[in-house]
Amino acid sequence: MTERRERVPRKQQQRSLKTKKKLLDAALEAFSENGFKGTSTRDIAARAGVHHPLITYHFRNKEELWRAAADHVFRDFFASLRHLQQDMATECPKTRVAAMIKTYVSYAARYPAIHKVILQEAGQPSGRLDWLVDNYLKPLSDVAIREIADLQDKGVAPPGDPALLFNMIRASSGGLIALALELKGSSNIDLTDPEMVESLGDMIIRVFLPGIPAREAAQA
Amino acid sequence: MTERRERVPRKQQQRSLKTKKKLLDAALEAFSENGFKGTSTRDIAARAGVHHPLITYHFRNKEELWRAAADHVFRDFFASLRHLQQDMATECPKTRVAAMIKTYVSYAARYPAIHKVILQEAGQPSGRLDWLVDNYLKPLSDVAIREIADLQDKGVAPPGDPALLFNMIRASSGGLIALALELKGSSNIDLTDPEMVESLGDMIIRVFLPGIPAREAAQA
DNA sequence: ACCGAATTGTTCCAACCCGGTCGAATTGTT
DNA sequence: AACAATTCGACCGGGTTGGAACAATTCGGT
Repeated sequence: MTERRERVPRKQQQRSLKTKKKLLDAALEAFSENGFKGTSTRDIAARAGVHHPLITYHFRNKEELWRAAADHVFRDFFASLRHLQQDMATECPKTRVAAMIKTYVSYAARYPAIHKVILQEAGQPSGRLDWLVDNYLKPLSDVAIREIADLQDKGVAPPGDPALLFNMIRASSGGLIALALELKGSSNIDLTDPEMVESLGDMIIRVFLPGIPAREAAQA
Repeated sequence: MTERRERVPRKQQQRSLKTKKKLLDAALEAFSENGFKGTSTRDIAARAGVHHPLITYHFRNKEELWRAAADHVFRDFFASLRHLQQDMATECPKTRVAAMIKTYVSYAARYPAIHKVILQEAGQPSGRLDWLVDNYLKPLSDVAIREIADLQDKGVAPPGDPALLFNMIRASSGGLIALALELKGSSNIDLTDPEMVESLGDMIIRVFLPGIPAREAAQA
């Protein structure tokens, strides 16, 4: 009987999962700062406080580590979005989209890498960029554009190409946060201050969703 | 007499100036794609179609090349801005700011590096970022914020921190263009198409300067 | 308590690329 | 022709790269 149990894997995950997580976080940070090419596995290991051959052990190589790290943030963020969608299912479209924007802004403030990594890869064509687009960015864009077009019909969002509008919102949130260090010096904006992040979110909603939903407006 | 002429320099600048320009352009492109650390002088020389020791000859080293390249674009862009200011001196504020935005959008479309370089340096503190801020970004921010605050008083721009508004405009223009490669795949937006760039500029003005100047409004 | 797999630590490598130097050749100006 | 400005080609010492190999340790299952 016991000889049939060859397949059962060990557990032994406490330590392992921890270092894996540390590596993922460190990798994301490093890749977002210096790009894929500009980041060394040794740098990542150092940030994680771990010996660098562990990268080869837990992930096969640098490329797979990148993919795992990217997958980590995006999967997590998408999960937040889905939960929000459920909670907001009954709300009016403007409120729902506004909540999504707020979610993204605060998420990007905590993990600036979610935007920076895209920026790094958008610098030049790469399989990694294609992967990001196919797995996360295109799907997100598709639903967001529908949502925004709807808000335009209702007179909440300004007219024009909804795809452009969506990406302007992205750039105003993530793109601004990616410039945090510069904004501190050039415009005295401190995006490490939660209040400032809050008011950035408010401003984005005020600017991009200035109207009042048609139905509510009609009722008034 | 002739022995006093030790100081007279030769001419010989045609070729030299050309390779210098080629190096500056190539350097800017490379630095904006891979960051300072991630860019090698050999890569720059290759892009310029030039042998890499010429970098040491024309500029002292990599760092000085970066500074010269950055100075090149920003000085040029600031010159465009100044000329625009002169031409638009008599126009109403909204028209003037709208023209400035259009100028920036089309400039960033032609030289995406003007935004990308900032993004790269904003990744982590560096003397280069400080240099950018002190020499160009802070001065620009100062005048732009005044201009925008004025438009807010006139009811043209939405209320809120003018500094935030200014940088949202920057991010919506330069930041979007920095994502060009991604936008093509995720949202089918082709920012190499001049028409698309044009409509991006229009959209930015429509979104960020939606009001009608108080004076003209009163006359109507 | 102990076995053995899972994980981590140590060491090393061969290759490559780095920024920069140097002297010889070439070019263009005078 | 003379001579300086520029370009070329070869080269350097050094540092870093991603990855492999193997020993040491940890720890879950029994």
